[in-house]
Amino acid sequence: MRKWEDDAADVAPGLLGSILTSMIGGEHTAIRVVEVEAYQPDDPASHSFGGKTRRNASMFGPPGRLYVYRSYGIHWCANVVTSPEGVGAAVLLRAGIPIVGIDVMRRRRGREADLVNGPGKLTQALGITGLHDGADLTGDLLRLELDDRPCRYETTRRIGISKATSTPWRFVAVD
DNA sequence: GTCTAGATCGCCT
DNA sequence: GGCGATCTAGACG
Repeated sequence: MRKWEDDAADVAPGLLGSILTSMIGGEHTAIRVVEVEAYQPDDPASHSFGGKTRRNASMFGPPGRLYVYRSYGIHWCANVVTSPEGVGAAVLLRAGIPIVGIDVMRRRRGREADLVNGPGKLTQALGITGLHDGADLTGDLLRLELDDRPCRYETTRRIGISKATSTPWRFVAVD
């Protein structure tokens, strides 16, 4: 098991290829993570920039937990907290490949395709909502299994933000 | 108390 | 490829 406490930009590529399992609602679903973005404490695009608040509290550790927030009033976005307590760093889970419970994901998503190819879609397919903010990722409800084998990936600029757009902290797995 | 921007998605042309 | 939907935290008065 890799350490959580490292730099988010350092940990992020290590999350590629890992398996995220959800037992939310008593239904078993799992995906392979193929796209992530790192957000750092000193990063203007990060929610933790400017200090701890009620919304981003779970982003300030302890590590190995989930930070969930609502985006554009409609979608949920899930992050893996990577920082020790008191520090705000996390890795946004942007996309994955369905592994287990594809029929469940289709039902939750209300469509056949495009099940987990975006942050909001990922949370919907796995049943993740604001209720799971702060959830332990080594627990029974949610579990993130890291893949020991190194994964080939590309590094690009982040998407959908208006600040620090040139920082190359988006990581996409390549086959 | 009121205002505003936002780490997006899905439908429309 | 463009645009409207829809809600919450944070900033300001």
